[in-house]
Amino acid sequence: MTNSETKLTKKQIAILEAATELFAEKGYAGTSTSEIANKAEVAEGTIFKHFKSKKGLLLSIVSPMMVKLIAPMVKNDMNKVLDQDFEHFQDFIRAMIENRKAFIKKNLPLLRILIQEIPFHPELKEQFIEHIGKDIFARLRNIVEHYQAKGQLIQTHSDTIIRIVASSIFSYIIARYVIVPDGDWNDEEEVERIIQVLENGIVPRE
Amino acid sequence: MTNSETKLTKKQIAILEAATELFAEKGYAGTSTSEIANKAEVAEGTIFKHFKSKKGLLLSIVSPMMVKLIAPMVKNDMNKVLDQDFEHFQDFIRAMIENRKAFIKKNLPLLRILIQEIPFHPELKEQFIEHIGKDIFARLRNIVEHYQAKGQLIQTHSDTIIRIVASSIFSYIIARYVIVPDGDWNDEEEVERIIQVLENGIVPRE
Amino acid sequence: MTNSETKLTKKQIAILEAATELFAEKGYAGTSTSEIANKAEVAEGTIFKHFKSKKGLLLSIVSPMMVKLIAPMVKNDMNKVLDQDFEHFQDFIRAMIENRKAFIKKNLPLLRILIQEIPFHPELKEQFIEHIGKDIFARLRNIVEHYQAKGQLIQTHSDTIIRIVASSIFSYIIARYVIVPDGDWNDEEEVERIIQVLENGIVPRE
Amino acid sequence: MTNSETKLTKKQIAILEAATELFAEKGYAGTSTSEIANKAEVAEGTIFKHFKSKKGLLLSIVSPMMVKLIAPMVKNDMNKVLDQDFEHFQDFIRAMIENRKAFIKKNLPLLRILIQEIPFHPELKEQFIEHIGKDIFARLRNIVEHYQAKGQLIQTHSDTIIRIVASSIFSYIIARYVIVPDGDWNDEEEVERIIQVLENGIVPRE
DNA sequence: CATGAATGAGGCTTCATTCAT
DNA sequence: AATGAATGAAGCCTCATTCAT
Repeated sequence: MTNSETKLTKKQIAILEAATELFAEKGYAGTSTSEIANKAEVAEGTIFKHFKSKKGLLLSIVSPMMVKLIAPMVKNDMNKVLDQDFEHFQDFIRAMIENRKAFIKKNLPLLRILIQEIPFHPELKEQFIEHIGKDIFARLRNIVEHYQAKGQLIQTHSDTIIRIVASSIFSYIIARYVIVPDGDWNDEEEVERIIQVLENGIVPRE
Repeated sequence: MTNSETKLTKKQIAILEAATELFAEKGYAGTSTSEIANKAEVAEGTIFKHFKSKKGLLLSIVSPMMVKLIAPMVKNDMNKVLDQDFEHFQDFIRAMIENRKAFIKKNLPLLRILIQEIPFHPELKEQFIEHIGKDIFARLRNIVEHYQAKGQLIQTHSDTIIRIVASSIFSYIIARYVIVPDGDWNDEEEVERIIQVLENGIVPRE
Repeated sequence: MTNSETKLTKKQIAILEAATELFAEKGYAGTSTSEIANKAEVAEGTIFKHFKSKKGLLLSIVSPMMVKLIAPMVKNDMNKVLDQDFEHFQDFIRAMIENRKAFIKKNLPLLRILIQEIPFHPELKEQFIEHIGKDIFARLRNIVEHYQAKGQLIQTHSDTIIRIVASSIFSYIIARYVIVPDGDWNDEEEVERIIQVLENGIVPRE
Repeated sequence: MTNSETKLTKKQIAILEAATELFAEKGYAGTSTSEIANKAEVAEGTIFKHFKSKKGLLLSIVSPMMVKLIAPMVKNDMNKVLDQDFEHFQDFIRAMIENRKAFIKKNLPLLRILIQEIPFHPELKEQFIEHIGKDIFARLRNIVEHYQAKGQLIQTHSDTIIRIVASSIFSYIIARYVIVPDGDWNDEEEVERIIQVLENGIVPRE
């Protein structure tokens, strides 16, 4: 039940938090280790004692978050779907958005780092493809095919449905939190509308 | 008489092209001016003769592209819509995606720079909001309301429809070109599917 | 408990000394930070760890010297004058020149920097006016008026006397150390002659 | 009767004037050739067509001024002294200050450059010593000895008298125009006072 | 564990100077 | 004679990283 953070000392946590905030705000390349040390109230050398290099620090931030991002999906969703906890596909989507929301709000800076830095770091890209691209995708494919078999989704290549649904959600998240974070969003309604459109779009008409 | 690029010398073009490629590949902060000079086969000093600073170079790359990105929309679309060149809303969307495709393919690196760097540069953010956020949004609102009046779009707040459609398209572009550029995409079909879903989602059922 | 320099590390002192010598020899603008690093046998980066910028280095050299230049005057002279340690004005002048001589000889390069760079650096000008122009001038005015009251100085506007005396001394210093430093000066006699002329000039004839 | 400036083209004059102003304001090392070109409204290359290098430009500014500075002394003073135009030494000094005043006011920037840059340029130093240090000094020595022979100056080493007088005048000029140019000077009175003190100081009491 | 002084490579930018036009 | 684009060396400064304490 203990998780990997248990081993972290106070200073390590301070460093990780400072780095997360700064990387999110100014980008990885735009942030200096001395800024991080400053904000974490730690000596410059301390950073390198715990994280071999600046890149190592980035990975220490991003890698665990990728795991966390997909953890609930891996553990719960699949079972709930098979156990018929979600009778309709839209129930599944709604649940997925809802239970990720708190996480996303809390981990916004982490998400921004992930999105911004993936293109520039092969290691990250690899991890991302490995975890999200393959693992998650396989699970989602099972789920989609499950609902298709039940006649609740139109018969198209499952990948396409996944992409459309995922991208609709993802675009909302990016727009909401990265592109126009200062707009006056009514999140509940927006989510409802997205789901409505998706439902109209991918649920067969009887 | 042709266009504004006519005034650029060979070296200036070489610098802009090299910078565009490198910024797209390694990010603005991750690219050094000496790398740019190298790739452009130009002395480093030459860069600063033509562009006040590294930031100035970035703006010289990104600003014109924002204008170009929206130019066709400003000039043509509205008239075509009013002239009934597009009888149905989906015709309008399809046309919009189609005629931007060539541009997007050609200006992929530029788009990546735009997307990646906007969060870190207030000037860019401002320009973006000014051009895309205000100008374009107003036009799109007119178009949506035009089709709503014709009974071709469901009656929701027009902003929401715009956001859903735009984000679906935008998410496709991001996924296609930024997140998974190396996937094996069948662009025509993907676009068709997006349009299909959008049509199902936002066109009222008779 | 000794003095403020106690806090300086060896490298900081080496940097300050190298910079002082070079600034005096080639001027502030004519000296590069890499030259300073070289002469101080220190990495160039080390300079900027200790002094925010090249300008900061200049100020770290010049500011304390301004204080030191006037310190003895502030502490001792006034009391000695009032205590009648100097019965005649010329005694006062002689003492003032004498007790500054060691300091001047030792801090010649510093003085040269001060004189050469003041016109180009508003901060220096300000400090100079603040310390020398206001503080010292007020004290000198008191002293002059003190001797005028005793009938030992001609009755002219005290500012004028100060200026004439100070400029005679100052001109000697400039001539001696800046304009013709390589001439064969007999300092004792020169000082005696200056004092003689001043005495003849500003002491009333009985 | 034509002087060396006759050969100068408009552009050359513009360059010299711009350079003079800028060198005086920011120092030689602190002024860039492009700034000069800018201010002179001339292409950068043009400067180097006319003045081989930046240093050449400096010399073209300073050398002629040294000649001009001493010209009147060379031509007139000596004769006037011998012709008894100035019966007393103080008449000579007064005339010297007076007839240099217009020149100094007009050529203030040039003087500042001369004073500031001499220490950093061996060529200038050499010229200065050659012209002022030797030529002028020899003349002045003659003059002083002339008045000493007439019993109008105290019997001290003539060099000393020259230095004291010159430095008193020089210090006034420096103070007036370099150190405290913004003070509210009453030039006539100040000059009168200087002369008075000098007279008291170096004219024997009968 | 933690520090922070020290490093030297490298970043952005400016400079004096050249040369084809 | 005049231009100004082009250069590359050099300038100031920041960076990630190391190491003695």
